[in-house]
Amino acid sequence: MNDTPSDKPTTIPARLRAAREAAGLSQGQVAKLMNMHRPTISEMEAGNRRITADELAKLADLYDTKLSWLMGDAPDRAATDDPRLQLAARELGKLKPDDLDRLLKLIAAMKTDDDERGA
Amino acid sequence: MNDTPSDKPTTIPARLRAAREAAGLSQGQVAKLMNMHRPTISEMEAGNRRITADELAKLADLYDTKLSWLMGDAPDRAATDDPRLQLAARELGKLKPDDLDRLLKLIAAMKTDDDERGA
DNA sequence: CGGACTGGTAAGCATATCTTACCACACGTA
DNA sequence: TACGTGTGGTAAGATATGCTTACCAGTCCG
Repeated sequence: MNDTPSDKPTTIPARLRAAREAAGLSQGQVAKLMNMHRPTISEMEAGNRRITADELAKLADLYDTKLSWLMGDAPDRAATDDPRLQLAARELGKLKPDDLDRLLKLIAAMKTDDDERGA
Repeated sequence: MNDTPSDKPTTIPARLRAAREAAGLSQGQVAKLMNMHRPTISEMEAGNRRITADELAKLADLYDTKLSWLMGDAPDRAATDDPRLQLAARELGKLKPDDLDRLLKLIAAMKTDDDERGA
């Protein structure tokens, strides 16, 4: 789909644009879904317009993106550096509790294995 | 329908107030820390003023609260709520790339299994 | 070429926000 | 009691912001 490794937006507007494009939506589409006008979306992504909390919540839901990622900080909860980790964290939430438990044990086993080899 | 101490506030303004009080801060204190005026804080909590994304991020940091909670979290994709998921995400970052890839496939397999059984 | 899509931007108007000020209430103390 | 201090709520004018409409340029495809 989209493997452009060099890009990593830091500001909220930049992330909004990245998330929208990742969702495969045009500004016009988003505008209709949000009951807004196209220029509004454009200026939001250009950083010329403030984004309210409600708007960001809607957009995050629309783009299927985590709020904390759009806001730019969640450094203590999860390692968001690796896109695969983001995916993994999201997928983990959809698993059944039993599966999650099994997975956690598996992870622990893998880590032990790594340590024994000397990391 | 007032907010009794045991009830959780539902709207963003109500959560802002709850978070502020939980942090033991007065509106005046917050205003100074945010470089704003007291009435501004008051109207934010009263719901008479919109809260921008940046403001909410600052407030969340100030109140030591999760952004997702302030915004009325979406449990579907807010994987950060479950402590086990936080742990998992953190542990995932310590794995070797190969192990991570294998794990992702495993997760996908588990998800498929769940879907087949009917969610 | 003509048409439909994409996104960016300007101008004027409507609205929201800022700023200052004053208000009432509660608490602790001389 | 009366006072001072802290809390938070609210009003009014000035200002800043966002909204709405419109037009612009570039791209892609029939």
